[in-house]
Amino acid sequence: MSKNLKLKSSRAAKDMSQKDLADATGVTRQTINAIEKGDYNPSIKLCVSICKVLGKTLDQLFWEEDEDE
Amino acid sequence: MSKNLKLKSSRAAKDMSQKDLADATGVTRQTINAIEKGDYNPSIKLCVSICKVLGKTLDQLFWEEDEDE
DNA sequence: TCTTTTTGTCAATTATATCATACATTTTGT
DNA sequence: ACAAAATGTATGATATAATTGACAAAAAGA
Repeated sequence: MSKNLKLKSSRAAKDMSQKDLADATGVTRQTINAIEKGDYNPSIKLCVSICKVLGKTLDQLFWEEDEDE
Repeated sequence: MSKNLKLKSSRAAKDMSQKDLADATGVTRQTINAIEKGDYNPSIKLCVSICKVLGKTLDQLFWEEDEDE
């Protein structure tokens, strides 16, 4: 998987640390870190939760036009 | 969790069975069934895969305005 | 009506997302 | 320079997504 820079920058735009976002979404800091890094394939529920905290939609943060998988 | 009727109807609109969609996305029929029924909290990767097969976006199929979790 | 397909569901197993704890490095603030 | 915060990683444990196999009921086609 590839890094999620859209997530990283959206979080930065809200001036939130990984821990802030983790607390706001009810997961651990390591989970947010792994998602940004591209190590995890998060659940849709967590993605929606992250989107709502950051004021973005799923398409804005988690849609990748050129995916191979 | 609640049923995903948007997924169910989008699949029907493409005249695909649960098995058809399962084959197209590389998972089993039971997995598609569980997602439509709301038993599973699928991964974002699988959601994207489903969206691409059905010609929809994440927001169209997996965004729920009123979520409690 | 009969046959086939589709759906719903169950149990056991496997794969993996996430947690909890911990530590090193980098960045930020003073 | 120093202290504090933030990030990057690593490990073992746990929860659950997903698999495989199977069977019954419902829907669709002949």
